[in-house]
Amino acid sequence: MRRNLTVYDIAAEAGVSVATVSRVLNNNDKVAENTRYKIQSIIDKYDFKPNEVARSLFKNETKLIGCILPDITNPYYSTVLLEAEKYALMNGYTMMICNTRGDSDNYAMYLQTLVERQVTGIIYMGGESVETMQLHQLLKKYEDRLPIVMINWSMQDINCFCVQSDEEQGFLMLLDQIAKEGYRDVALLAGKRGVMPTELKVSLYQEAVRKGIFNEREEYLIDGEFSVEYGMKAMKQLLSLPVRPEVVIGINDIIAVGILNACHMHKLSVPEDIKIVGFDNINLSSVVYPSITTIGHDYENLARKAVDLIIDKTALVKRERIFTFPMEYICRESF
Amino acid sequence: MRRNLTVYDIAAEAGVSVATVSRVLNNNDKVAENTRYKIQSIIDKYDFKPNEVARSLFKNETKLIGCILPDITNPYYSTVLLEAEKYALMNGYTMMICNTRGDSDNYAMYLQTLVERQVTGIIYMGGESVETMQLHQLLKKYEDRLPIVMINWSMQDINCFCVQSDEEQGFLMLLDQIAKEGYRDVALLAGKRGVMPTELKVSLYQEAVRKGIFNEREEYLIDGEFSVEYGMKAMKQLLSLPVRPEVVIGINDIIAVGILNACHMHKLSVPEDIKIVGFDNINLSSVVYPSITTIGHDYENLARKAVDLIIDKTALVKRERIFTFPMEYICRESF
DNA sequence: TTGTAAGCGTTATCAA
DNA sequence: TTGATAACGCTTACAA
Repeated sequence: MRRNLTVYDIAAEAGVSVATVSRVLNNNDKVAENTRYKIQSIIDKYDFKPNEVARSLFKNETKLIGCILPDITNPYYSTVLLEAEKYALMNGYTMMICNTRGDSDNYAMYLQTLVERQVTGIIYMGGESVETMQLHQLLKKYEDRLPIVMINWSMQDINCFCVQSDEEQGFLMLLDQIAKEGYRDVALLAGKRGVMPTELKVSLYQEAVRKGIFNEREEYLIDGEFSVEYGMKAMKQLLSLPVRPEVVIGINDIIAVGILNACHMHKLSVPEDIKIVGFDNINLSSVVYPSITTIGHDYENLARKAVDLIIDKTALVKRERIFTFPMEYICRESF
Repeated sequence: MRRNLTVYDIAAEAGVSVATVSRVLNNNDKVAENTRYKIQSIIDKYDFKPNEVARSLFKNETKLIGCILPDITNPYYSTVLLEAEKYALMNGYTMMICNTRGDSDNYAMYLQTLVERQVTGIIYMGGESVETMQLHQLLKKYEDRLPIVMINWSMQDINCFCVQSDEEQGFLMLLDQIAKEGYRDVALLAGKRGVMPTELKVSLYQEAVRKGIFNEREEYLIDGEFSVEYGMKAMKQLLSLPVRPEVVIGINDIIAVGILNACHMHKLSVPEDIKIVGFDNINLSSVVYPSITTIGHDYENLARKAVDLIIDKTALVKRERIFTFPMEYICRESF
């Protein structure tokens, strides 16, 4: 429980000044070879490591990245975080994590905390649609002060960085694959309405119906929330219809798993009796049987870009704010 | 992009000294009501927040908790982390996360980094059996200097805190439930041998066989690794046996999902044709169909205890090092 | 090549 | 009740 060593202790034992110790520590400045050797061996002897907090204070740079997200338990977020952390590590940065857990007050509170802790930048992943006034004000206040990167999220009127998947391209690719195989009775379980990603996909689906690519059946579009339970329930509803769909799209993989569960329950074989596709390519979709065909984010590049924007000190003064990455069709067993 | 405000700026504008500003900030010391008001209104005006790094340096206390774990994408770890973070937040602590991603060198490196960053304490969750010499040395070096809490993990010869589930009680409870229902042909897919949790469960299973509670069939104990793929493969092997087991135990839920997949593939109904149980109660086990009966950790209390040990400055000088929490039988559809 | 000293932004001690 | 000042542990001008 003894006090930590400091550069003063090392300097004293080596009979030099702290400045010289610091020079050895950062081996940038010129130090005589034998002085360096003497100091280095004392450093090694005690395995001395400089206090990063003091360093951060002096340099006004913590090499800390804060990450605000709804729930790390959700594989979509944990995959992004894993990739971000991997890349941050390579660059000497450490990640701090903040789970808002669906409480919209937490967003503002965490944002505040991270700024007070002088993080270099913040990765922000929204999930709920609720935006408090306070959050909005804080983002406005900080948007020019430190890099805030929203991944697959954006907010009206806020000029933060935005790193996103091209969900339009991704979803169109999915509809295309379905159309290409000649299916016309296609249902969409849309989850929670009113948030941007849902509305985008719903309108693309409706456009396909309007264009006559899919048959028009109002009962084939069901909304609710983003959960396995909802997927099961809505799927049961579809299965009780006089004309069953040939393909059911879960607007995300979580819902697709619910759809799959309902099929198992009704002893339907997938993909023989009915086909299922999802969206997001969370690891869950590859783990169930049959594995789910889906559209995948480029998790690695999304995360790397976000970290890059935080690390690169010149990013804030550049004009570019939005970075879009293509999505990928991942063919598995369910379609 | 302008410089952050400091207590000096506030003091200057209020015409007082920084000491008084600091007193208002921490409202402990006595400050005249009208001085306080004047200062507070300037603080409010700029929404001034003190620099936490400077605070940490002075107080020699960062209120940071580091968490080292194999892979946040694994729901077991993310659930613990979620609970820990929730409780840390309530106490003004922030979590840092370090994914070792199966690279045993990373454990030592992250441990080092966290200590340099002066975290208040470290939560450590191992996963691989590989322990480097270096890691062992570092743990020995730091075990008395700051609280290091291992959750469901321990290391020979290391005197860190150990917060654990009573896996013996949990697994016995599982075997009991199976025996109580009168099943005697019970298989165990054991995953990776050689690590403590596996060996414990295998020996409890073997003891049940020796006692004649379960029938002795060597082919019913298969080892491999902790993955869905292994679970499927091993289950297929079981299904090709002349006498199929009535119940198959996955040593964890991941493997149990693989077992379930193999059943779906073979068009077997669960639990009608064959029963499945898992272990850990990760969220995955409740999401598949049929949902998997399992033994659950007390995630909340494990995490809270770990955080408590870090927060409580007196814990290190106390003698108690091991804290055990009972596990829970969670009855679902697969058994 | 090395040392002295100032400064990073706080808080706490001591004196006024 | 308030202010001056040292201290936390480091780095970097600047001087020697």
